Amino acid sequence: MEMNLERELNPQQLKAVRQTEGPLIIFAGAGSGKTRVLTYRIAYLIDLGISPFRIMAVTFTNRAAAEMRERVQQLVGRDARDVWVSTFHSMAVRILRREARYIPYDRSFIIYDSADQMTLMKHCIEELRVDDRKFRPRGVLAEISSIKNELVTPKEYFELTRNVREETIADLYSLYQKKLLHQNAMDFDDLLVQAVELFRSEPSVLEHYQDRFQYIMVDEYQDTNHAQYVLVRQLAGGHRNICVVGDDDQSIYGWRGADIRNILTFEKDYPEVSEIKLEQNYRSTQCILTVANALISHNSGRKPKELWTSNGAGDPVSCYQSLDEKDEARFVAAEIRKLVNQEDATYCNCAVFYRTHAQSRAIEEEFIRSGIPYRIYGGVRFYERKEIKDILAYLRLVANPADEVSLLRVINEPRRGIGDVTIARAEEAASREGKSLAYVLEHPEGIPSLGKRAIGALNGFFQMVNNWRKLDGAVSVASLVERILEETGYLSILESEKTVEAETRLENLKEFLGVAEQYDSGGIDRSLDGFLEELALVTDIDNYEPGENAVVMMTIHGAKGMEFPVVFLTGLEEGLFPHVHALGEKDELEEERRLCYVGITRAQEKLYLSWAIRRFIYGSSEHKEPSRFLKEIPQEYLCPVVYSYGDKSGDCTADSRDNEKTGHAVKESVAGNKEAAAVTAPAPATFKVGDKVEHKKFGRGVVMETKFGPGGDLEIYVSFESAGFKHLMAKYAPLKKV
DNA sequence: ACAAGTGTTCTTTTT
DNA sequence: GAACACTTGT
Repeated sequence: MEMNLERELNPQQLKAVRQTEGPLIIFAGAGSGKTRVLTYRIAYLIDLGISPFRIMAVTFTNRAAAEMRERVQQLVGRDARDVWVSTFHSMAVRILRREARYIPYDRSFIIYDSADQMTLMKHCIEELRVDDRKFRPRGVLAEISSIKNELVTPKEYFELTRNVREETIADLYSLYQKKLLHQNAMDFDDLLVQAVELFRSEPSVLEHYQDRFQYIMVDEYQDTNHAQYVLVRQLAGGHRNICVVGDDDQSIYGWRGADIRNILTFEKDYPEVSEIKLEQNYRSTQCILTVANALISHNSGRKPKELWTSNGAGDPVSCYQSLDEKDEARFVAAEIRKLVNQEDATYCNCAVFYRTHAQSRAIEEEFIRSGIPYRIYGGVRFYERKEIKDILAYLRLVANPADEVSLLRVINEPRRGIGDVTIARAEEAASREGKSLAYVLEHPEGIPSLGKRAIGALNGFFQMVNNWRKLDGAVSVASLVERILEETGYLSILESEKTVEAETRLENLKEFLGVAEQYDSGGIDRSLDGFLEELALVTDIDNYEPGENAVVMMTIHGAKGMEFPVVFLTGLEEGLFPHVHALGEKDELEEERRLCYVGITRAQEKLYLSWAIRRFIYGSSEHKEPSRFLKEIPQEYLCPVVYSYGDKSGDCTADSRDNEKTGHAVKESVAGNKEAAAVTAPAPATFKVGDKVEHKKFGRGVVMETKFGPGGDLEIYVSFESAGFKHLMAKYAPLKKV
């Protein structure tokens, strides 16, 4: 392996790579080459002769893990496969399955997502006859989650309760855990809690892992919660070669239990720690960094540091005051078009960030109107769609007969005559006889006062399910999916509906089938359990495809760890960003400020900040004040933008004026805008139904449908051989006829 | 048992 | 505004 470390790294980075022994904390400012350091460090260790088996790197997101794995592989080749690079959660799952004999759950435990948790908690609230107005599933789950993140068991929590409310929470917590265990299911928090508990109760198991992992690295350390912190401390307890990388200014998951003190007090836990600061930024222009530094300096209790760059000043940061969210969207769209047409930007160079998903709508509508290709990440997620959750529930029920949440979800979906009354009677019988609900339902003859129809329906249902269970292992996951969809009538019911909604659902199911096929072809041991596990830990943001030529839209949380040449940070208004919820608390306000800082520091070359005087939100139009974050940035660093309409087709352009201290600019109209006139779209290729086409990324496919969209542009629906069904804009898609 | 209609509530971020 | 829960009618 040839690595010229001196040439590839700056002195601080080099030091961080070479300091392999003992605890090390790296304060890595945004864009300071943190991933570079981590990957080179792993490569360097392997180069020193350390076995890749003995190196572990932990990240927060699958995306970060995948990126790191890939980059390590580029450096060291196939040795990279033996390094444990994973998220906290997948690492925990891996250990828990391997050591399942020591934990109270069966090896094949399943992972409940937030919707499953919600369902389960509703059952708990019902069962305990708790006032469901005072105790909403959402809130209760949030409280329980933070209790769990503090590694407090139901029993311990009960000792700590100081009022009736907390006692009720304790009861619910206890019941909730009991039900989870009963159904052989863990929620996300349990994965961490159980791993810690395993290591506490089985010192020999812990010793094994401590011994094995000679070098441990943790990314985004500022986002660790207490459970994760303890887990890391346990694992690193042997060799103490623990390297954590983080930036206290980028801690944005406090609401999820992340404890910023973990990074600030690392020195206390490891007195022999070395500390390295990475302050040189390789990502952004100085103008962008100046704004970022100015903003974040308003936070207290941070490690003092200041980012700098040798990238040059760059363009000033623009600030646009819009009339409302539609105007803001038009501005963003117009500016993107200008950049794409006049400068060498591409759509995928541009990203639009917002505080809440709800804000994406206005921007999306404008993008559709003006034919700008875009892709929204997060929001209503693929795996949270009803039809996807349904088929997943079927699969989970096949894999795990004890999974009551899944059972209840699909037992009458599609409708087969097993209604609430039947379920209620079964529940009654189950608790009376001390049997599980699943068992009672499968043997309905024992339930008193149940009609013949219901018994028949139940028997039919379980016959189907048991049939699939026999197939499990014998056939591929994809064909199991197909059979379930057909035999339940799920497909035919959707097909007969003939509504747009049903269409979309069918498309989604087709896409899901594609996911299953992809899994099936992925190698050996393609079990259903493995498939479900893979899906349990993915999120849509993980599916970010950098190659796709579309503007990226996402929340700022989703943008962490990414970078884009052009960034629009929208909705900078009091009550929205910072969010109302954070206005009172100082800590929360500082977290919002860090969030804003994260957004700003994603930008490489151009940064636009925007806000709206009025915004349509929660069903009504509200007057808004500019965000305090805008005011905290010295006005001379911001360049107000004047935005002028061209003709009504939406062609327009934005002008930046140098540092006019006029506050925010006023919209003005310019007739016969030259720039706008110069902007003409390339002659759109024509496609018709049945055309065979080839897409740069998706490969070969057939045009299934064509139509003209609201902007008058040709939109086509293509069914690709491998990539499935896609909706494309003929104008922009890298598509040609074959 | 189910569909349609009515009322109600709550609006953040996600492994 | 929209998702959700609850009620009523068939």
